[in-house]
Amino acid sequence: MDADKVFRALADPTRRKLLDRLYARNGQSLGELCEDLEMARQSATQHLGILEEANLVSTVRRGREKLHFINPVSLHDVYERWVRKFERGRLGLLHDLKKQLEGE
Amino acid sequence: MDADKVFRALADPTRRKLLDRLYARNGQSLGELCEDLEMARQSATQHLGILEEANLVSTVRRGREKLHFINPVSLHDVYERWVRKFERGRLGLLHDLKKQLEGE
DNA sequence: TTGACATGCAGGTATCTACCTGCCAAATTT
DNA sequence: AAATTTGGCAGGTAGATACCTGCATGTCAA
Repeated sequence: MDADKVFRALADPTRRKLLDRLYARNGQSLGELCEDLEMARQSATQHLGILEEANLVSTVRRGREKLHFINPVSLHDVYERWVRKFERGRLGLLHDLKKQLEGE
Repeated sequence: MDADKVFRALADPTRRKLLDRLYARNGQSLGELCEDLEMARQSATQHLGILEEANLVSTVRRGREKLHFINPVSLHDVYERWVRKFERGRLGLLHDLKKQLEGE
């Protein structure tokens, strides 16, 4: 897994919106995904390319269409490596912060 | 919570490194955090500013030093809004993908 | 086979980002 | 008080990023 690609891919609101829309209905074509994005098709293509590069989305061609599917593997890896770690230490970290804000 | 700020903050490898270093030892000063970052102090200041803007780091001044603490609240919010959602649907999403790769 | 439809490719531009250098202010130490 | 340490502020630059337009290719349907 390339954590950098995944984080960078998630850093853009349009791409997060695309993931949300795919979550709502998986397997949409490029045209469908573009519909209410308020940007040119080319821009959406670029965004989807970045999501694909990060392995957050996988595609399948069907005739002249390209169908997009969420690939949850990368996201799960990020969770394992990043979120769980901080989640485990969460209460301790909050304690450090609170203690310091109170003036030691 | 401003999801956009949080994701953008996490998108840079230097900033993720800073979070890791703070996780290893919470409450470090700017100087300490700079030590083996191989970049000018000013650059690190900027990165820490972005982490602070995103509420991923909180700071306390002590004399001429500025101490940095991980603030796990934003990260937890991102987890709730983004990771858990996809985590819940994970097996279903994988199924969609697999089915399609096999040709329906 | 011809026209309509879905997507790909090339390139161009304005803004954002991650660095830098140089100088300044405040707190501590001697 | 003078020197040192710690951090802040201003501004400048190269490259990345997020858009765009225009044209080409492949697929389906009439």
